[in-house]
Amino acid sequence: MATIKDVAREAGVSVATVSRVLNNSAAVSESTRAHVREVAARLNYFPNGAARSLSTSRTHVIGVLLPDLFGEFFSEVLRGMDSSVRQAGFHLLVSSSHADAEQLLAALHTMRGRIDGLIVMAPDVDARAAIQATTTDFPLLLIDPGVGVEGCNTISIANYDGAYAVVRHLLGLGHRRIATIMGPLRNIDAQQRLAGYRAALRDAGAPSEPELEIPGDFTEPSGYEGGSRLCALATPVTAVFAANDYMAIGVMGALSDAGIRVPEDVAVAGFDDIAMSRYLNPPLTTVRVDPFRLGERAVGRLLSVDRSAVGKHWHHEVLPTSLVVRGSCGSTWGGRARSGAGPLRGR
Amino acid sequence: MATIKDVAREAGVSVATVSRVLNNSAAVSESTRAHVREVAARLNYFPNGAARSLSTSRTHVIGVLLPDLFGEFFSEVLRGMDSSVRQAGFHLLVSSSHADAEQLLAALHTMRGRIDGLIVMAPDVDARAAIQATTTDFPLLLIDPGVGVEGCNTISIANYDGAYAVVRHLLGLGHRRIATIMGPLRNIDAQQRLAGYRAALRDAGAPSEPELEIPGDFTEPSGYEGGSRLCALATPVTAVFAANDYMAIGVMGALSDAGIRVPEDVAVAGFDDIAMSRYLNPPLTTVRVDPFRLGERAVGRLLSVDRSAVGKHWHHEVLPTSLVVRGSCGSTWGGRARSGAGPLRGR
DNA sequence: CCGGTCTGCGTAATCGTTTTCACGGCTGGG
DNA sequence: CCCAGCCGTGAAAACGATTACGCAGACCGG
Repeated sequence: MATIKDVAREAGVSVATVSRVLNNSAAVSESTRAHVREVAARLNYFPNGAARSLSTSRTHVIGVLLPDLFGEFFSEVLRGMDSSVRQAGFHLLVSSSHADAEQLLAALHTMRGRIDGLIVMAPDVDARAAIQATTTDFPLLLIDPGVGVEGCNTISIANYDGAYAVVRHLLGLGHRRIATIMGPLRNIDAQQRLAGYRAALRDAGAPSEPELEIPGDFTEPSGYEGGSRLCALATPVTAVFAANDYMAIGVMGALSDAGIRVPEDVAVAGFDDIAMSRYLNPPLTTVRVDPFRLGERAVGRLLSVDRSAVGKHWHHEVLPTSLVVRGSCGSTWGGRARSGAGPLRGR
Repeated sequence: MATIKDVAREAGVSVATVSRVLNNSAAVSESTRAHVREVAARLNYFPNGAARSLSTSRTHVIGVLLPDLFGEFFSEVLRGMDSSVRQAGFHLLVSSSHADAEQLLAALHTMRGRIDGLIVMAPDVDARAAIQATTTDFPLLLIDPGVGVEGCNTISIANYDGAYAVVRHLLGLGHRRIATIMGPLRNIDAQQRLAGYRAALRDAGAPSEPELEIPGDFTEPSGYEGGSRLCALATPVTAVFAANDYMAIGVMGALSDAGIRVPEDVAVAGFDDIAMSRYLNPPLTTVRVDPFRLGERAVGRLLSVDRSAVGKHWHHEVLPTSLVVRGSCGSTWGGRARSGAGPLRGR
């Protein structure tokens, strides 16, 4: 592989001149400029990224630490990041599936010297603290960190507002006895959605009861399980708010298997507006979050951080959610509902 | 940030010794070893990746060039890659959304000196040729390149076999007049699936007719459109094979809107076995491909390549597909079918 | 007691860039 | 005619690691 020295030798100039030409960094006569360009192209020369990084201490790469890659949510976040990042001529260095703080830190350390900034989506609070302490030399942005993160840029989802809105919608339709299938309680999104659910009920003067708050773990089977438990309740409910769409699908399956009709007998709502929600039967009322935008904004924010101001100024941004009313709650059920954010696509 | 020099100075040894301790590379007395470790930990020192790469010309990063990131297919491929890569202590440098050969090459060039190997999923044939020509200094693996790629490692999906199997299944159920909704014809998967469809019909003595081969582009709306065209056919069909699941969903929507029942009036089958296929009503008969495994194998293969043998030995691997029979083709329809590869999960 | 091997460690070259500094030659103003 | 200030260029010092080489001292057999 050709190096800058080969180009310099071949072109009869110094390496400094070659560097200047390739970076448009200083005055070089038009003739040598053209000549160097020609030689570089002929030798098929491209600068070595590692060497360049070492010299400039900039890498044009931003690191991404994710808890996992399951489901279309992360996929969309990543797509948003990639879209944003490539406009700026950057790349994404991705590492996921970090169970604990130790693994997270290990991944972070091997990224040392390879990234200009870091985006972390860590549900684990300890890990976040550790990262925040270690990473003083480049910008850091936390996605969806919950509350109480100071000295650090964050961006999160309006989980509370979204849950509040969808439950209020159910209340508005006349439902009084509304259950929820909760997410895993360690998860910050799950906590906030639960809080929104409770607040909406309280504000309507119909406070939640413990037996209406059914555990779940964001998977479809746990939704099915929760749905089955609902069917066994002494006093039946008329509506269910599942903390995410996958669980809502499970609930609808359980109700269907028990011969209970949706939405005639029980209304169902979810959270996330995943692609398949509008193709269900009936289509699912849910809360839309825009994971693409989340990724896009995260990168945009990170790239705009002044490197010298790391740790001095920070900003917490909240990405709004919006209520999407479809057939599963009974208010607009009229057959095939195709409203949604873009067509299903893949491959 | 502490460098190796700081550690050396603080520990009263040379940088060489520090390096040796941290890499376990040569004989160092137990006492200095312990001392250096202690100092490094105290200064919170971690080696700079760029410098290390420059010195060793190994980066512990592999590059991934993708055409796009839409849909769960790519997300799963990426998850498989990540899972495989982190076992080996590597990271993934991702870049996607490359429309043409020029963009692809540009991304590749900025990766120069940053990666130890490259995985490319490029539907564009020209781009592949260009990459293959440029990239002689590290291992390259092509995903799903179609045919005629010599001198290069590849891994692909048994599209032809899968399509053949699903169409033969429909034939076995007694269907004779079977339509297909094709994918975009530039796409190699689409071509191979079409070929499998045709071969199965031909071998059954019921050759395809042009009016049964309906254009599509792998999106759900194009499937709906295709389904509508099917309804308008003079001689109706009794079965449809959509070249992917998203289009099959569209077809089922169109049939439903036209008052045609699935599977009673028309059988429907798809390809890919995306997560939502088994939650449709009726659940979709389809062909399973395992994108996670694809990503996993791709990385595994790449990491096992002997760097000195690049361009000398190569191997083409084909990942098998399997037929998944569910309700939409009428043979096993009996309510909620939950068979599938793992639960729906996300967040 | 002497030459050889082994152990532990330091010196310095190296990887491929960028960038500072200095140095000629040329220009233009006084 | 002289000198200050460009302009184009090259030499060399970073950047932060790894590693070939060499050099002391310990140890051992003859």
